[in-house]
Amino acid sequence: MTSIKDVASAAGVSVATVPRVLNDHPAVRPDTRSRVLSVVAELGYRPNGVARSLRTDQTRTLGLVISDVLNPFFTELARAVEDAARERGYSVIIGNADERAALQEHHVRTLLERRIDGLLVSPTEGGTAMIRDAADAGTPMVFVDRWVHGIDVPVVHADGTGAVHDLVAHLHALGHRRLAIIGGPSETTTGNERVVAFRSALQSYGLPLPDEYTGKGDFQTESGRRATAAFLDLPEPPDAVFATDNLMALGAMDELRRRGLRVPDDMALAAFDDIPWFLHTDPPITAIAQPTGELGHRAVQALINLVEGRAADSVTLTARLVTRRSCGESEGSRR
Amino acid sequence: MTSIKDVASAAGVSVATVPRVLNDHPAVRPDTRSRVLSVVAELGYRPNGVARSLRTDQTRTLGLVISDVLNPFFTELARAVEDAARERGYSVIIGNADERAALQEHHVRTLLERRIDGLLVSPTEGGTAMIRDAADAGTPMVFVDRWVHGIDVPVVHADGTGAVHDLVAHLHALGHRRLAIIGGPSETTTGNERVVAFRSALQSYGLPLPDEYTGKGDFQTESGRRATAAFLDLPEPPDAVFATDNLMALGAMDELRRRGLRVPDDMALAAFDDIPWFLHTDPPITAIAQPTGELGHRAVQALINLVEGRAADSVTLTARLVTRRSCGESEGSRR
DNA sequence: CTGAAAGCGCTTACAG
DNA sequence: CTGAAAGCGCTTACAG
Repeated sequence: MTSIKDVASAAGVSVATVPRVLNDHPAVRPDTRSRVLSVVAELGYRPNGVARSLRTDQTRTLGLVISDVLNPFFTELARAVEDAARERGYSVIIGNADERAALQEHHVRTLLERRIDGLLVSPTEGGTAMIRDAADAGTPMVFVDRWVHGIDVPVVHADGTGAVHDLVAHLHALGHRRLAIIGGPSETTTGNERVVAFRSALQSYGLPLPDEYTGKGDFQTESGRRATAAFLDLPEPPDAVFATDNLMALGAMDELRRRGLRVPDDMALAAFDDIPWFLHTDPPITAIAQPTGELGHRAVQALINLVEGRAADSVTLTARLVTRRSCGESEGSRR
Repeated sequence: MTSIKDVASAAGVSVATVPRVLNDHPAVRPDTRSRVLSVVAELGYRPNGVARSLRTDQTRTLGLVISDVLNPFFTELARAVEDAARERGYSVIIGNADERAALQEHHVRTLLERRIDGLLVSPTEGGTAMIRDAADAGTPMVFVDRWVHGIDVPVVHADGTGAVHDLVAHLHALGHRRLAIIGGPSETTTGNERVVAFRSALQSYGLPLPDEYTGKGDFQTESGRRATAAFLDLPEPPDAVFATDNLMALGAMDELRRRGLRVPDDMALAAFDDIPWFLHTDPPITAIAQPTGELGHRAVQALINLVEGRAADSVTLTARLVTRRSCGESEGSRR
């Protein structure tokens, strides 16, 4: 690979001059500058970012550890994060934890060894020790969507409490009384929060949330299928199911279809996280939409503030209900 | 950040000894080893990968430039690539070109400056100069899914010709005679290949493929919607549309729905790339499935061969038709 | 405006 | 079995 030395000698300048022209240092004579530039073009010189990072102690890179790339919510989030970071001159390296603690640790370790300038994490269940160490060691860090209690870093997330209440009101108005939920891992904040909101909403309608109606999922398709199967095997199955993410909703549909059951006639279905396909499923699915893009932007903003030595606050945005036909009647307002 | 020097002095050894124990060099006395190890743990020392990379001239990192993260096909591909790479001790950095030439160039440049050991690319339309330079300069490189003519690097892709013929046979058997296609950018190999296969299949049934039935898409949702709208505005609209990727199929459904039209009664629909949601759309969508996971694995294998100085061949896998109800009658065999 | 020189944190061939 | 030393490719404070 051609290095700064090759450029310097070919241009007849010292190695100190090359970065000066490349990094737009003001004090360079115009003809020196153009001489260097033409040699750079001719040799196809491309600065070595590794060497630069070692020297400057910054990589201009952010790490993003998400719980599951195959989940469209996280894909959209990752995309927003990358866009926002790039606008500010940062790259992002994505680690996919696949909802597995060990994989999360692996990615955090790798990212730390790579000396990323800051870390954005949507923590998965368990495997939190390394994150905690990094935070303690002062690594700039921001949680997005999910967080870990007791680690004091800014959290950027969307509060779904209101939307969950709206959903329960919607289901209740359509006559559903036996409402069930498929939650995420209980250690997960979003897993918890959504279940808590659902329970409290039910309470305000005088409805119970029995244990058998509280499915244990892990945010992946198969767990949604399993939880739905368990519901259907109950002596008295629920008449409505709320899947707390879109993959578990997919699993629920898989199981309903397998049994030849119909939504919403045999069972109403709603999901947390809205995705484009929900408009075209049979029937279109009522969902709670997060402001995913803004979540990504705000998280990057907070993290870069930290990286560049400024303060950063937590941000709470709001999720909203989008009603469609999967809970019954009334084609919903889509705003 | 604590460095090798801190560890060395705390353990009372030279800096040369620290990497020896960390990198499992055989010749280290057991008590030296354990002394170093305990200091490492105590100080929470984490080797600086940037420094190591500069010294060893390898980053153990692969770059992956894909055309669109929001396309589930590429997400699945990226996931398979990361899995395969991790198994072999490599990390991967993903760049999302978003089907934009300039963004592709940006990511390739960034990846090259970062000195990734090899590059996996699914090139988007245009913006190919930098890829060509990199290939000429000897950067280990493999194309996956799409490729660029005239750049001599291995290509790992799935051939869809047979499946497209099967699709046309399926449509023909169901009585469709006015078949249209929404293609990708014509400079794109997959964009071309799929249109060519479609045209040749039509020919074998004595069917024409008029220009008005050849929609110009860019593999993104909106272009699928636009092409479908153009078809429907024709004096004689097609009775079947083949979208050459899943996002354009989504766009087609958006437009059909907007006009209150039904699939397959008003128009049959099929897509290249199968995704889990196609099973639950209204109606379930007939699609051509690629062996996405294997594509990713084989591409990584080829690239690592190149990186490690071995030879690497191109690989051609086979896509297959999965019939569902979106082209009419006959709930299909799903194998 | 430009050069000489130190140093970022590692790895590794060479001695001993 | 272990240390001293060179060097990877940059950046930048210091001279001039």
